[in-house]
Amino acid sequence: MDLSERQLQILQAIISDYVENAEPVGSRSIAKKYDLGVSPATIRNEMSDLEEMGYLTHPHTSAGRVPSDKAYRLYVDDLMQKKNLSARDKRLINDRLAASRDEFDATIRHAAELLSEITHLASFAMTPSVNEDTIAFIRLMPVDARTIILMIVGNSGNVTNTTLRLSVPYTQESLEMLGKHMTVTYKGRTLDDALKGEIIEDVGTDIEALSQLRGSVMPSFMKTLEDMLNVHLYMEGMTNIFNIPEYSSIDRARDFMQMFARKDEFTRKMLDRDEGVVITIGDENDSMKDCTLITATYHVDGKMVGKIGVIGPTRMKYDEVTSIMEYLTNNLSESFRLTEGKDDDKK
Amino acid sequence: MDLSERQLQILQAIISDYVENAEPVGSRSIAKKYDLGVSPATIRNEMSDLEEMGYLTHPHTSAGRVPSDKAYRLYVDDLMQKKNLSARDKRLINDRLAASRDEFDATIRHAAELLSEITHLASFAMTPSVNEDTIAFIRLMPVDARTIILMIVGNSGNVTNTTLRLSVPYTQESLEMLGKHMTVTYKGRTLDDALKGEIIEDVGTDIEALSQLRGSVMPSFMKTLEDMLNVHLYMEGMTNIFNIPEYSSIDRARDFMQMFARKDEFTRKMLDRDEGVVITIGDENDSMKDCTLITATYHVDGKMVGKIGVIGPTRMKYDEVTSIMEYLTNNLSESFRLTEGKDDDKK
DNA sequence: TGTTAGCACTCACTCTTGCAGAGTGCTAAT
DNA sequence: ATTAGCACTCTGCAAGAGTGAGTGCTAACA
Repeated sequence: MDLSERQLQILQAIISDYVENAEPVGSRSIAKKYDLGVSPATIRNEMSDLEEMGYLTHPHTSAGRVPSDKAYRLYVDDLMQKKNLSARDKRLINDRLAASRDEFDATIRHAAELLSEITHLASFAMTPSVNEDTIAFIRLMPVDARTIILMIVGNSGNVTNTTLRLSVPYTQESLEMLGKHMTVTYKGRTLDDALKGEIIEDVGTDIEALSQLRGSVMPSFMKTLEDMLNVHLYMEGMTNIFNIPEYSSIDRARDFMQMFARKDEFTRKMLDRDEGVVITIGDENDSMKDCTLITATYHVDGKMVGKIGVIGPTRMKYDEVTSIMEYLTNNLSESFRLTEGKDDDKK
Repeated sequence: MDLSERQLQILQAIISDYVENAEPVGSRSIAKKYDLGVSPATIRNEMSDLEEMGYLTHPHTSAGRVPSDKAYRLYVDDLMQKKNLSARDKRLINDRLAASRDEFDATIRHAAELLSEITHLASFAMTPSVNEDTIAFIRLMPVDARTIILMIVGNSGNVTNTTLRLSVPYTQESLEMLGKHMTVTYKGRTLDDALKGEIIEDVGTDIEALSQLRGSVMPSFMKTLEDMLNVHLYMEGMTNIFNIPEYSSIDRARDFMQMFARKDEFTRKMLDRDEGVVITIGDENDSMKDCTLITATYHVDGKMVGKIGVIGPTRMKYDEVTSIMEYLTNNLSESFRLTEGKDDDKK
């Protein structure tokens, strides 16, 4: 049931042509453009067989053939050859990422931008989830009579703060004491653990004022932990899909945009995907059944894993897109390896 | 050249009908639905006059009439009557805003959400620009051997921090010294002033190490100031426009979405608008000539001004939308007056 | 003098028909 | 096994006819 050499050639030709022109491709044009040494009639016969095997479909009787999801899958797994990035694209990526090297989130955002600029598809990039990050210290600082700042610093350099307004008065000393006590309590625990674990009731002191202060601070503490744990999602080039024939119907476009508007749901789905370059084509996706989704992972500090991705029609230039994504993730991992432990604030 | 009472009635009827059904309205249907006590023929004569005066247009000879931008302007200025919000909407607004009262940015985001949920239009909300905010203090804190946190606190409680990686070693004392020195230098200056003003070269000490440290910190300081000055823009319900007949063409929809994708440009334009409820209809806008844009302002702490807005087709329910926006901005101003000086971190 | 009824006219929209073009599927010849 | 040839199918486009909604004008009316 394997495909013959010639069938593979024809299939590849059809995919190339269709990816290029977005129109069903007929036997005659294949015979003309790709020098296979056979006549259109022969190609027709092969195409008929390929269709029977599920690699091609037929919008209607007298239209040309269109590759099926199965065909793209075969192409991606066996036929596709790595493409080399143009020097121009490489330089673009290097320059842009270098420009924001010392601001973590900005770098990630730029990665998403680059991805959509170069591929002309919709793209996104996510910061790593820091569930595994551990708490380094917690500090409370006075701002004015009733306002203080709560700051949580993770060992990866991840910092988040919240301003909170207290209903009880405080003293500089009590703030320091509580901060130190919280640090002692939570130091070394993962954010996840700190958030989900039982709340330590023991303030380590009997001083009533401190206990009250603690009561005011804890809810914000938890909320801030939650905030630190949130993955940041940057999306770019969503409007690119309007230029793709597949999405020229308003309904399609709407569905597409709405999927992205639900950021939380989208983030969750993306986090579930495996590491490395993962391609899911058409029906292989549980939603967006007419899209291809490609994700790739980068590493921060060797362990934390972030993701970038592109979304487009199944009809896309798989070879180019995957090459770009590999280059980009390598570049990202590289910069985050050197500046290990680096992470800017959560703006 | 003033309009007669009857002409106003007819104009109002046409607007109501068109806003409701999005289809050109004819003389007969007006005569039937609105009890004006005159025949279609009379209405036709009046419509003809109204058209001559520029209040109505005519897609083609045998279509009904459509209100012009000028008609909406008249309606908004003179004819429109305040609508009372439904108890349901009021409750929705109160509840949702109350839920996030202690997180400034979250409240603003919720305001945008509410606006799009209730009006079914595209909406946005911006945090106030804090150009006028003054620096309260600056602090530098150690994280690890090469990493420190720079924190700038404004007098409005606005806090931003950045983690930065130093190329030179530091000591705890030098950090404290520099922090204090910077605080002395910048305290009381507005963010804008601090950012644009000349950089104070004098470190107030001759110690070489401190001067070097300062050299590493200043660029991040500037960048962080810039970040604090940035207005945060939250957009919601962009996909709502897909449900509006005016935007059922893919080109229109694309233009619309692209305008929002350019956030910086959009923000700048919105900042230029006056305070209070401002309505610009169709051609009155310099871009989006077929949209109506309504903005309204809320106040934080009495002085800082933030904006919310909706964007939709010129054919919208002006009375309802403005009522909702007034209610919402009053509510926002109210909560930010009570919790004056409150502002969460810049997550 | 303002209002109305009546009627011709216009235009968008829809449905049908016809036609050209692209492509297939089958058959018979090579 | 491959190919040429031909009938067949289906889409897309354009032209033409019919329909319906709505206007504009005129003449009659109160």
